[in-house]
Amino acid sequence: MRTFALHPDDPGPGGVNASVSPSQADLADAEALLGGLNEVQQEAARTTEGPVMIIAGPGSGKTRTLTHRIAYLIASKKAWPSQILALTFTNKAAREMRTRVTDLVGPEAKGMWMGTFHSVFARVLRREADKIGFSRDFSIYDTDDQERLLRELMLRAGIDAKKYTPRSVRGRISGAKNQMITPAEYARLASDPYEEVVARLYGPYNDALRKANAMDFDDLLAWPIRLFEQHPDTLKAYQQRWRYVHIDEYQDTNRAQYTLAKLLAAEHKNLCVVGDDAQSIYAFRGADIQNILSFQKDYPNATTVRLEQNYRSTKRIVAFADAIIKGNTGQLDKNLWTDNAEGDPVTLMEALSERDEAQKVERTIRDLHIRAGVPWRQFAVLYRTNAQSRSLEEALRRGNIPYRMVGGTSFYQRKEIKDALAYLRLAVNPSDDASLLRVINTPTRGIGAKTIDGLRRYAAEHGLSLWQAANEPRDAGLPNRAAKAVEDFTFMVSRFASKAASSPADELSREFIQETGLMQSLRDENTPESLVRLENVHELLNAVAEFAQADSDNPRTLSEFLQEVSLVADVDRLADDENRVTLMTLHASKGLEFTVVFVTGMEEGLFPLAKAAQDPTELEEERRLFYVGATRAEEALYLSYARSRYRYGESQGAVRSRFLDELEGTGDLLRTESGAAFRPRTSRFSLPDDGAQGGYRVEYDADGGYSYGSSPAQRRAAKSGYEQMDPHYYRQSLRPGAGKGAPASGRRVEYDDEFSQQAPGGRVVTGARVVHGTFGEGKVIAMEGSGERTSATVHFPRVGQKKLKLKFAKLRVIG
DNA sequence: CGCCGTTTTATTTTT
DNA sequence: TAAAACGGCG
Repeated sequence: MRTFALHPDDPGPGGVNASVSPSQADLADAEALLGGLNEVQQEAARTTEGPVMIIAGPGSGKTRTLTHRIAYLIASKKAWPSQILALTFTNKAAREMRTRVTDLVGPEAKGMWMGTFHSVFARVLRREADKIGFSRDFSIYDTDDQERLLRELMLRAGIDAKKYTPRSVRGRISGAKNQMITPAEYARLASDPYEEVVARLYGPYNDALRKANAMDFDDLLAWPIRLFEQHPDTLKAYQQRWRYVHIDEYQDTNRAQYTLAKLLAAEHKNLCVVGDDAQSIYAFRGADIQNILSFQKDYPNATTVRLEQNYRSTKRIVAFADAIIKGNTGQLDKNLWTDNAEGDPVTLMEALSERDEAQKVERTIRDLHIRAGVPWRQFAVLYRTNAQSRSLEEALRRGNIPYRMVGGTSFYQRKEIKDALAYLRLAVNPSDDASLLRVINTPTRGIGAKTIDGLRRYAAEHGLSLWQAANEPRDAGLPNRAAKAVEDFTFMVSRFASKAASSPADELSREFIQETGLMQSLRDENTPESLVRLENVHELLNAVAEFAQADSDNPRTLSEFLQEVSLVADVDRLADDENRVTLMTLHASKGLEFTVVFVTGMEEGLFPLAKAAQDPTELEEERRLFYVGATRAEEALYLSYARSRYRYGESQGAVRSRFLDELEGTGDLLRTESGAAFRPRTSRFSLPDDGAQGGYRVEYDADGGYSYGSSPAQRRAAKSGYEQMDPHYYRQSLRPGAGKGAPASGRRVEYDDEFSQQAPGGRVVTGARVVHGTFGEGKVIAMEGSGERTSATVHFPRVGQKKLKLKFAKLRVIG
């Protein structure tokens, strides 16, 4: 009978440092656990000394391998469960891994630390909060809260929030934090007016967070690093505790995560990372693909194992995915193969409109469900942007097909839920300014903009938090009526704040939310929507109760609940027991698999997004996203695009994605609905018959621009496609008379007046080629504003992108 | 201060 | 299109 640690924090005799030594019998036991793995996977699981990198293609059983490796460690007594740390990409993945390991080695394995970087280090910070001057009840700020706080700071600093939006400032600060750039460094590096403004806000923003006893997502990684730097003894303790560190989806780690991994593994050097560079899709969030590419440089004695056998998909799907990723350069060497059946070709569906596309998806799902008996839960419909979900939802609802949606306006993103959560956070942490601002007048209680302004001024003058200012409304010089309203508010919050630590979480929440009038105001509104919202608030309160009572011996606090829900991703909430079709973004689909997968919206400007198409690096990331989507499918993969799609409430023509036309050698891999073999490039873009066969490769020109095609022949071919196609083509309305009642004479329809402007030589519209006096020739990549304020973003091969006001810039249109 | 009608503006992806 | 921001009035 094996014995393992009974308590997460006490791994058996001797405490955290307890050494464990395998006996022959233990090793034999452990070995037996590897039976279900193939040889390469076994090798990966068995290599437990030193750094290990597992390069794992999609569907190669990497989670399975990691699970067995951890079970192996425990069974062989190389480590106590609590000496194992596993960092996954989603909490769901962690949950599943924990369950599987527990299945393998028994319930004693519970003490493993598993979760996302963010949730694991939030837990660490909770324990060590006092060391860095926080209280353990710190709030966790999402993007909304961050922007609210920034807006506040910009107001105080007199910065124009129109020109420098809190959203983009937030993005820049987040980027800086991910790169571990301090406010001082940032200020030093700032090289343009925009960065100067960000530099002015970055420091105060951090100070404000600290004053509010709050952390943003990036802080959850940045603070542990600072903690470890300032307290080497603390670092040492964690280094010794975690004898084995595992990181899944390593290709999606950022600089801070990389640093944390390095710090933690410094003692035992048992760092095992798993990932696939071809599936790196989070660069926009600071993920650095370099982390996995240079793992061997960072850890010269690392063992590298490649899992190249795919267990998930048919031969055709694997080959198709391979054809996708071939469009990229510089992937790690991998040779994916599978023993699975040949399978059916991938099907490409063309639709007239997004509605039509959704209908085709719906019909196909129904058909496969009825004729092939595929259960609803085995279907996934993927898309690039959340906005696309609407038409799909409508079609499924019309067809009475049960579905669930991941992301979008998920439960914890809804206004009423965020409001309720803000109240609860305020009870736990009254200095939380962002939460206070959110709810001080929700529902309305006579505290308007002017009153808040007064509090803000008073707080700034005396260096107080808004909460502190709100506690002295009369000193703040508020008129009687307003002061009374503020007093009522602070009195109510204080009453619950004083009980927050002692009362049971569910009871406190219920009473508090009741008291705030939030529910009453929804009830009074009495519209179908408001009643749904009311129901949502009830559901939240139930969730609190469920959380608090999950462990009856050890009821969890409201503060823990709040921190946990801030870190729940949408996929985490994906319940597997529901038999429904899944709708989600391509990003959210990572790590999942379905029998039948639809990748919708395969259109230029959408997938790849217009902005990404301008930049080779971003374009490659989009391509990897396509790769991720395609490799979710086990047996059938459908791609679809619509020839027109609503954008800004107007129907716009669309061209199918270059990702389709660049595919090579897909003869028997890709078919149209009718069963005909797919022919890259339609007649509209038909090529001169010069034998150019290749797909479009994005390449840098000597002048820093880029173009499609590598040989002159290919270049010419490509030009006849995207480069030289009618730049206005995709602006046409396919519905004659749509928009402004423009006459539909032939193919060329009037262009959208709002975004274009007359100039010598023609109209300036997106896609047009123009000449500028100083910058030379360039291409319009975006238009914005109207009338006098119309401006064009133009890409000049020599000088890069410039945003020009048409009123001033003299542009001549040449094509 | 708060309501309501009108105008403007925005669409990546997310822990 | 739809959500947010704006502006005028009671």
